[in-house]
Amino acid sequence: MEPTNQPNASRTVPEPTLRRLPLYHRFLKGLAEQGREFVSCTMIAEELGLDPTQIRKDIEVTGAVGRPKVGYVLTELTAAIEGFLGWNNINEAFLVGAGSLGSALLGYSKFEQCGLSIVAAFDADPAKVGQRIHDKMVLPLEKLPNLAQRMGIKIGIITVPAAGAQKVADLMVEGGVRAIWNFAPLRLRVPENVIVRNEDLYCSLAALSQKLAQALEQEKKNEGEVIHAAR
Amino acid sequence: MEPTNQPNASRTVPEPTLRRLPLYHRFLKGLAEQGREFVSCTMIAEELGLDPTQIRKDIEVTGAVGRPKVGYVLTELTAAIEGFLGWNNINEAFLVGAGSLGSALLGYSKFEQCGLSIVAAFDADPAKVGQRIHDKMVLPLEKLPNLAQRMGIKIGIITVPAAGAQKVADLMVEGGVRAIWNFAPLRLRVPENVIVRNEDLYCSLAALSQKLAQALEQEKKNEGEVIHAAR
DNA sequence: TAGATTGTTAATCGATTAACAATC
DNA sequence: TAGATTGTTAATCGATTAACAATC
Repeated sequence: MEPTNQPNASRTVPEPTLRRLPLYHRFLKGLAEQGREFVSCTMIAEELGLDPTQIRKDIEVTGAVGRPKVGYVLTELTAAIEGFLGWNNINEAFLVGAGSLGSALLGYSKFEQCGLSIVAAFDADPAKVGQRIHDKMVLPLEKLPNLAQRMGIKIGIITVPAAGAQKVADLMVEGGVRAIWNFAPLRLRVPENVIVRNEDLYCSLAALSQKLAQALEQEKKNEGEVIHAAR
Repeated sequence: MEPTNQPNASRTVPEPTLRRLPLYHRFLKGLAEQGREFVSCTMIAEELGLDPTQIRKDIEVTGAVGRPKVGYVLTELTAAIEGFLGWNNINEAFLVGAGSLGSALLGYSKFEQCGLSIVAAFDADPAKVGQRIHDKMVLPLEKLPNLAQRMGIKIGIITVPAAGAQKVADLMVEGGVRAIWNFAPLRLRVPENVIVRNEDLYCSLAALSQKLAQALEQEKKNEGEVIHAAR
C-alpha cells in the first residue's frame, strides 16, 4: 500500500484543477533539483501567484497527504500528481496533419514525460506520406482507422486545416479513438463518449486582444479624467 | 449613429464569453455564405451545442440588438461581434522564436482577419536571423525593445523554449508591449499592467488525458457491475 | 391572433476564497 | 510551548441556466 489516500478519481475533478496540477508539478521538479525535501502550499502559492487554499484543494484530489507545520514531502507530492494525471503509464497517440504545426508537435519530446507518445503521423497529401518527421513516419490518412484499431490507439491529435478536420475526426472515431486534441479552428461533431479538447487559437487571440483594447481604452479614459480634475 | 446600442465595453466581460464570440462569428460567416438574412440564438445554440440564453447574454455585450420572433440581422450581428472584438482595426505584433511553432504561427494568415498582424519575427540564434519566414524578416532579438518602442507594438508572441522565455518577456516589456501571447511552458513574471495569455500545451494535455483515463476506468467499472448484476 | 424569440430578472450551480479547528 | 500549516466546513463570488414578461 502507498502512504497516500486513495485518489479521488471517482468524482469528476474540476477542469481548472486539472490545468493547474501540471504547474505545481513543474515547480516541484525545480525544487527537487535544488535539493529541497518539503514544500508547503504557501510556497507554491507565492511562486505561482495563486491562493494557498486553492492549491490545498487541488492537491487533495491527487490523494497526497501533508503534515501540519511541515507541508508535503516533495517526492511524495510529485509522485501523487504524476500518478493522478496518469503520467506513469504512456498513452500512444496518432497525429494527423504533417504541416508546420503538426511537425512542431511531433518534436515536443517532453510530451513523453506527460504520458503521451505520438507514435505516427498521417497526412492526406501523398507528397508528405513516406517522410520521417522527428523520427516518426508519415502514413497515408486512409490507413488510420485500421491501424488505430489494431494498435489500440485512444488519443488523436488533429493539426489539419479546418476544412479537413471533421473527416479526420470521423476516421479517428472509426478507429476507436476516444480523446481528440483538436487544433483545427472548428467544433467537431463526435459521439458523446469521445472527449474533445479544442485548442482554438482564434478564440484565445480574441480574448487577449479584447482585453488589451479594453485596458488601453480604460487608461485613456483615466488620463482624460486626471487632466480634467487637475484644472 | 449605428443601429446598435453602445457596446458594454466599460465593464469587464467574462473570459468564457470572449472565447465563445469567435465561434458565433465563424458560424455567422457560414450562414452569410448560404445567403441567410436573419439568425436566432436558438439556431446558433443548436449548431454549437450551447444554451440559447447563454448566447443571448454573450451577444448582449457586443451591443447587438435583435427583434423578437425574428432574431438578429445577420450582417448587423456579425459587425457587432467584429467591432466588439476589435477585428476592424489591426494590431501589429512581434513574434519571438523562429522555430517550428513560431514558423507555423507566422503562416496563419487568418490572424489578420482577427485584427492581428505579425509584422516581424525575432530570434537569438544568429543562424536564423536574416531569414524570411512566410514573408516576415527574422531579426536579432536584441533589436526588439527599440523597434517595438518606435513602432508602437503592443502585442508580443513568445514561441521560444521555456529556458529563454522570461528574458524575451522582459525585452518585450522594455519595448512597451502590453499583451503577451505565451506559448512557452512556464508562467512569466511581468508588471501588472501587462496582460499575459498562456497557451500551455502541457496543461491542456494533462486535462485531456486525465479525463480519458477516468472515462475508460469508469467504463471498466460499469462493465464489471453489469457482469456482476447479471449473475 | 398565436407563437417564436428577445431581453431581463431570479435561481442554480460550481469554483474560489475565507474561517477555523486539528496538529505536528 | 508557540506558530505555521494542513484539512475541512462555510461564505462568497461569478457564470450558467431557468423563468417569464414584452413584442414583433
